[in-house]
Amino acid sequence: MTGPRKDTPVDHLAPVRTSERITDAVYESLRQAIFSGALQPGTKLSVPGLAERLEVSRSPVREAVVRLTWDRLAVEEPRRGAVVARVDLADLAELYEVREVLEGVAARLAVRRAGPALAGELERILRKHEQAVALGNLAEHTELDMSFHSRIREAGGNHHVIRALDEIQAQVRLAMVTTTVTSGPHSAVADHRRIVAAIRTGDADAAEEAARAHIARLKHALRQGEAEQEPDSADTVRQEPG
Amino acid sequence: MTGPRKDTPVDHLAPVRTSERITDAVYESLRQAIFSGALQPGTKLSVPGLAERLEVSRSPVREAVVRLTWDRLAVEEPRRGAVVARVDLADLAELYEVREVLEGVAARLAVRRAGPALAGELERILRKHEQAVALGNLAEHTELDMSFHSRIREAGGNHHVIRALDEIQAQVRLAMVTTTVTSGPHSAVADHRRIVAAIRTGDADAAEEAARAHIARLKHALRQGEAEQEPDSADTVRQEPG
DNA sequence: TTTTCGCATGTTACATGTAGAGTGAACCGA
DNA sequence: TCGGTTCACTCTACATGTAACATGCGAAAA
Repeated sequence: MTGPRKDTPVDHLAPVRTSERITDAVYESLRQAIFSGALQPGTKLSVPGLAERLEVSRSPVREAVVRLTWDRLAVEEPRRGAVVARVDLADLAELYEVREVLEGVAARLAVRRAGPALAGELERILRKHEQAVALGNLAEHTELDMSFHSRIREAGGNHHVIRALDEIQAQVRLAMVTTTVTSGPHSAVADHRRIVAAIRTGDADAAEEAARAHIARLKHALRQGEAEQEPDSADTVRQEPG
Repeated sequence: MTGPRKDTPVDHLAPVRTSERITDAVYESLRQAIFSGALQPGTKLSVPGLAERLEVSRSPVREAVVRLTWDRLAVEEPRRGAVVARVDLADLAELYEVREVLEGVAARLAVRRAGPALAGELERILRKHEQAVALGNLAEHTELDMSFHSRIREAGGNHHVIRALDEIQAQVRLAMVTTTVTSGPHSAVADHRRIVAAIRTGDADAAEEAARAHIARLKHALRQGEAEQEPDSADTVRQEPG
């Protein structure tokens, strides 16, 4: 997976440590800052300002900001600069329309390439996942939920599917800065279990269908404008004013 | 000029378009050069070289090259520069796996949003298309084929679907520089006709299925390593050595 | 008061300078 | 003949300079 170690608390927007290319480090830094909420949606991404804060020149910052706009984590107007993107419920609904079919094809390809052997690995993630949900650990739930889907698309091995879903996942993470969009950890785990079951039997059609149904359920929850409430969680759809 | 009245805005002055950036022009220029074959796959994209040839400084060229990298028309290795991407049959097969479901969802959304009204417009394209095919006009065939699909995804209105399919279309165009991949203009027209028929009835499921089947057929032709030959065309799958 | 103008400030987009990595051809020793 | 080294050259990645443009605010005008 990607991302820095999580055991050391990270001050996003601290001076950047040059790993390989400064551009890459700046890009990673800004990305994390956006996901963590340190850079809220709507925040202006001033190249000179960020360059000074990160103690690098404007060139790598400029390139990193441009890359963020490719990812749709920032939006840019010519000669007016870039701001951190805002992903609202309507955007998410649109996104999930695509995600539905992509997760479906990812599951199909995963069965074709990795076969039922993948089921064991997913089972391990799933067990940790349901444990986290049982303990009400929201952050861990999110993490393992993403890992589950990530593992499936990696197993499928199709570069374009992986790329598209990575991008969608980034959008969803960004949406979570201003909106809580889970339709209930318990339902997620149940859906995941069905996907694993289909993969275990080696039935590609069933796997595709289960994966699609999972996202379709989330999509419908979004469309109703509210998520399914569960007794042990306060999750709901909460959209903040723009 | 005296003070204009505020309730009647001056209407012969449209907002001036501010987007005359050199970067955009360079990007467009390189893109066309790649599609036309003037910049063959594998060609090194030297920033200083291109800057001199295009008579601009290196900055906008650098940014344009990075953009090409982002939409996979070029591939870049850190500190080694970028070269024009090469899309071979294996890449195309992978691509079509995604394209299949995306064209499907695009058709579904098009029916939902535009309804049967869209069918008339597609019919117009289709008629020109079959005329071009009848005359053996290959370039026109390609153009109208792309227009057909483009119109459907635009009608669907999902930004992410549009973007993903635009990117895929660019890859296909790039592949055509070294490979002829059409599985026969006549079959394409026939498939398109089925899609239009489904859209005309307003049956979203049928439209999705017809669009998926269309791409699935192309995918299978690719996988066999050869396209269906037609009497009036010399189209085949011809992969040049790398 | 309301609108307009002028100024100050900040930013983008592009141009250009440069250290050091990457590359290839000539050269060398075996 | 052939593997290795040198060296000249090119390019990338980053730093920095600057003109044109955007923007916010206070003063002047209506």
